[in-house]
Amino acid sequence: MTPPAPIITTDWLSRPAHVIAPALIGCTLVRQLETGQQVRGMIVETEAYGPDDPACHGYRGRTPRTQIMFGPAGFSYVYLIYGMYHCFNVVTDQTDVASAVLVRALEMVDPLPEWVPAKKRQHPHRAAAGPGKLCQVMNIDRQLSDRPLLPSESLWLEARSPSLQIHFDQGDRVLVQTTRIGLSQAQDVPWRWYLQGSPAISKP
DNA sequence: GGTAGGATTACG
DNA sequence: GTAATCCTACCT
Repeated sequence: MTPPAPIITTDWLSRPAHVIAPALIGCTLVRQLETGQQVRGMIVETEAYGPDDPACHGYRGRTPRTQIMFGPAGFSYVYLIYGMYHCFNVVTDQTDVASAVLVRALEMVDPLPEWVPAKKRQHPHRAAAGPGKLCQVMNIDRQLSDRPLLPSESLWLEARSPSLQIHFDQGDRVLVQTTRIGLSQAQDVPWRWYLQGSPAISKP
């Protein structure tokens, strides 16, 4: 019997995004369905966005959308991009510090939920390879934005298994640090992390 | 009130 | 390479 993984708390997330982003690799995102079923995926790719970061939505100050990033750690920040996809972020750091981690890819562990189209089921390990695809698989949209990441909200994070060894240079899985994807500003900031060799990496 | 551009994706 | 599609932020 393996003990249940601890739920990740606000305290743990109240550190800078560039610290949390690599620490979330190997952790699990869990979605509770009304049927009682749970959809789980291991986080394998993240990006950090912080204050003084021109690529961060909160960089130009508070707006109705970005104020979530200034709020306390442990809340969800979900936004619509290109009119058709959602991106899921975990708010990090102290209150009043604009900061979040974008979760870019999951390795799905359980059977995929029934709303995933048959075409995507053909490659289950790629079903959540990308921030938009991840939100489709987990049924995340803006209704789930600005909510605490807790089981009571049907969406939460669980800690990495102690048996999973992730290191920058060695171990079961190698952690790679590189630059972020799709930006027009701060393209050289190396705040993207991913698990080397994961089939779910959105852009290897 | 108008509009440029976007932390994306799938298809050709 | 490029279309799809709509919200946000910023301008007048």
